Amino acid sequence: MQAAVDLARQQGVRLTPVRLRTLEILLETHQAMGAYEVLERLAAEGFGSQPPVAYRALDFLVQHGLAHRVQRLNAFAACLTPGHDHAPAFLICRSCNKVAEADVPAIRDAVGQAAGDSGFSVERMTVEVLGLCDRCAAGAEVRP
Amino acid sequence: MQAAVDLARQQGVRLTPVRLRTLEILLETHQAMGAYEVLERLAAEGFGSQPPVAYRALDFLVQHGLAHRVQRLNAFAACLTPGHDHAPAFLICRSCNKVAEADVPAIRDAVGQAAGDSGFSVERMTVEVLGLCDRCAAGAEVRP
DNA sequence: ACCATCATGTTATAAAATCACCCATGGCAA
DNA sequence: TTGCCATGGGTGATTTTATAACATGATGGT
Repeated sequence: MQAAVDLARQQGVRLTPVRLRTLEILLETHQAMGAYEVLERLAAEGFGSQPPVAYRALDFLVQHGLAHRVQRLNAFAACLTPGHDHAPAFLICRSCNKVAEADVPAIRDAVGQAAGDSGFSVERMTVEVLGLCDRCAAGAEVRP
Repeated sequence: MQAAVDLARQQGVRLTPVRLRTLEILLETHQAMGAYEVLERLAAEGFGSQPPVAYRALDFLVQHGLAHRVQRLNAFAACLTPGHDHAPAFLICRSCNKVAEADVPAIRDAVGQAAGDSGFSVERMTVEVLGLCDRCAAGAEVRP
């Protein structure tokens, strides 16, 4: 969290109240949150209540590497290692909906090579894995 | 294409007219198509004109490995190597919007191992790479 | 022929995302 | 100071994507 603030200052970008609060909200849970869910929270705290408010803040965070978008869930999650310039893989538990961020450098290499062979130049990469986390695999396969 | 028909017969599933036509539509282009775009085509050919018609056909194709969903584009693309039980990576050109399917077994291994280490059991995996295809990188970086 | 099952069609609605416009702030140059 | 303009935020409306719920029709086994 503090890392994020530092990083923003360092990059010379403005981590305004809405943006900061949005990041905090994401950090409060390890589950990915939908934009409208975030919006609800923001609105309850006196910020704007229309979709663009949430989308703009979230887009900003993603743009600056402070959060990630989880395509499969149409949701967002705070980045756990900001500033690390990573191509993380997301481990999405289909039972409890928690999202873990795994850094798997080998993926980047493998994809880079496969793409390079066909002349494709890689810019961004998303890896999302659906399955069961250890807790859910072990016991109650239910959503909390 | 013929492969798909064979595969369906072999699996004992019904490749009905809508489903077959949907697959053909996807195969006619190498670009991923949105559900509503497919729906338009289907409707113009006398099939139903409401969203569920397209979504059901597309879901069926995805379910049976004859097509893939490209999350990043909210779109669908025909599978080029059906029956191959693969976890393909998609190379999405942000200029011409074409989608190439690359089989990169190393990814599966790397992710499987990283996930296994944390007790996560993998069920499905999607890898999507955004960038420029060779043609677009070379010349006109414009959408057709 | 009968029934269970699967497939299709339709209406309606939900969920996710974007557009277009306006106003406030805050830095900066004249 | 004043005027300007770039950036960010607020709001209403709309577009795009996806599903729910229900009725009808086809298919295949017995």
